[in-house]
Amino acid sequence: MVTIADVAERAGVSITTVSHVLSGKRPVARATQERIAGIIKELGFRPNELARNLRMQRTQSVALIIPDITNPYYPMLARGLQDALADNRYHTFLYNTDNSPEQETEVITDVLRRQVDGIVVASLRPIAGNVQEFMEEHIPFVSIGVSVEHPLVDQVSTDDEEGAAAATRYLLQQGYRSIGIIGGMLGMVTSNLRLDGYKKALAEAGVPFRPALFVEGDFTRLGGRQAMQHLLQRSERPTALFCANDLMAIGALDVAREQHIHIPEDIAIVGYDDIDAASFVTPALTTILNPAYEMGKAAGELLLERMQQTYDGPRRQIVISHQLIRRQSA
Amino acid sequence: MVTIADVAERAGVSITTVSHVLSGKRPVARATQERIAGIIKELGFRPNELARNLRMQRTQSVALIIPDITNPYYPMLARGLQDALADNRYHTFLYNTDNSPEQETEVITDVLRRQVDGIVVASLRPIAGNVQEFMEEHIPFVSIGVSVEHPLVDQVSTDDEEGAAAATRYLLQQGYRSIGIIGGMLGMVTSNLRLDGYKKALAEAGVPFRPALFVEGDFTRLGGRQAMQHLLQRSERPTALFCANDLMAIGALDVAREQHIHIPEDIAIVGYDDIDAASFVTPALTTILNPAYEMGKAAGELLLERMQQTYDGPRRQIVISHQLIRRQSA
DNA sequence: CTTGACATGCAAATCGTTTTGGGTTATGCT
DNA sequence: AGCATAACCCAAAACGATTTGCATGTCAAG
Repeated sequence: MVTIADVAERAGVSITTVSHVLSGKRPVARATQERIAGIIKELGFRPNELARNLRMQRTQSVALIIPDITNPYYPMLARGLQDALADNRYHTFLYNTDNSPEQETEVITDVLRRQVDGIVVASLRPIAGNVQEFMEEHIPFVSIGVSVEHPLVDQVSTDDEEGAAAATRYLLQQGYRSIGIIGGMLGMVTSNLRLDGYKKALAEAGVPFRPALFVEGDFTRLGGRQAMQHLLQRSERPTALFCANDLMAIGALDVAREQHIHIPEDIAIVGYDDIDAASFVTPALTTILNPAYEMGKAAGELLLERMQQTYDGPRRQIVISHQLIRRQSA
Repeated sequence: MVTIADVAERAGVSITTVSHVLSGKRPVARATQERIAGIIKELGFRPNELARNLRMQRTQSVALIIPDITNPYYPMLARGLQDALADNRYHTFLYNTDNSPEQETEVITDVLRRQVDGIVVASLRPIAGNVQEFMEEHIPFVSIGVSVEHPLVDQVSTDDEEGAAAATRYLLQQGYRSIGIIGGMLGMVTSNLRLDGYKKALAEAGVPFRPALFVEGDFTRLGGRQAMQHLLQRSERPTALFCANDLMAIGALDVAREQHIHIPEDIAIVGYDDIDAASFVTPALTTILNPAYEMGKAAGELLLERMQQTYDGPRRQIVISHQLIRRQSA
């Protein structure tokens, strides 16, 4: 490996001088500059960032910690974050936790050892581990989706409750009164919020909530199938259906197709998330856009401000709005 | 920040001793061990990996360089790679190049400065920049999809030509003789291979290749739509169609639906890649599975062997097989 | 009592940078 | 000429770990 010392020696100057032509922090004679630049090229000198980072006490890198990059929601989020950071030459470590609290804490302590400049974690449940302990390092930290009880942890989330309410209101406006819901696992933050929104919209319209129209799903396509089958076996069949995510809505669509139930004529369906598949499916799914890219980007911006010390006040909470995407299924 | 020196001082021993209890490289008295362990916990000491990496001349990190994590093919690849590496505690940097050669070389030099232990790049076209120069560092490097002319660069790819041939043969076996093709951008490695495979299968069956049945697409859904429209306007309408990727096949499906052309009765369609959407669409798409996860995993394994010096021979080339996924569209 | 082996711990060099407090010249001004 | 100022460069101290050669103490065997 060719080091700055090699360059200095070859140029007959001190290490300091080479460093200065590299950083421009102090003036260096024009001639020296050019000579050194030439030698750097000739030797193929590549500054060792490790040494640099150690000395400068920053790494220009952040950690993105998510459940699973394979879940179609996260690539967009990742891209949003990276786009926000790339301009400022931050590099990104990617970690999958598979939604396991143990992995989550392990990863977090790992990245702290690595001295990343910032951390963003997207989690489905309250963040594991002793956040207080992590935060004693005062490291910029933003949480996506779930809230963290710490005065310095910024947060970005969507208005899931409002989104679910909007979906439900949309169905109500079309005159439906018997509106079923396939929810997510009870206890998960997102599931609860979306269920709450549904109930809220119902209440606004003076339509009573009917437990018989609720089925708990698990956010998978298969779970959606099963939930739909249960729902159809019950005595009262809804005329419209809100699914707490698109995958379950697609599962419901599968069942409908098999049982020759026409969508939206027999049952109108609206999903949540607006994953790619929502537009691929027939009938194309009416759904609520969950702005993953925007969230990632917002997270990146919050992080940047803290990393560059242009902000160091108390925690901020950014809420990115949902958006109703009208397609054929409702 | 609490350093190893703080721990040592508090314990009344030397830095060396603390380091030894941490690494176990030399024996330390049981009592001392426990005392130090206690102090480490008490102080919340987290070894600084930066310093460690600098000293040890390795970072336990690799760079994954891809065109765009948002493209549904890459998350799987990323996950495969990470799963292969995670067991050995390697961390992953993620980079998107947006398929730009400039970005690609910039990223590569960046990660070399960062002293990553290994690099894997998936590119759509021959890797940009002077690979020879990168490689003078002898850094483990694996290329996914495209070949790199360097004796030390390992490579993993799919048998795209065979896959395309298999798709075409499948249609031929079903008796189709007028088989169209919507290809990718000419010049891209993948496009060429898939076109070649199509031609090859045709030739085997003694069916002449007809330029009138070929349209160039661009691997997008919209491109697929347009290509399909062109194809349908031509004098000879094919009875079957091979699309060089699923997105274009889905675009073709869109057009068919609009024009009330029944799939597969009027035209049988087979795609390529088996992205998630292929199973969402109606009729579900018959396609060739492009084993992204397996490729990432294989890449990870090749890299590992080189990083851990369990292999240091000449370049290896691993080819992961395609697989025909029969669904409704053909 | 000597000797060797082992257990235990330390000091100092090292990894490759950045940064700071000078030291020399050359230059401009009075 | 005298003197401040600027331009240019250097030596050495960080940053926080690992590693190596050596010193000391203890104990059992001869």
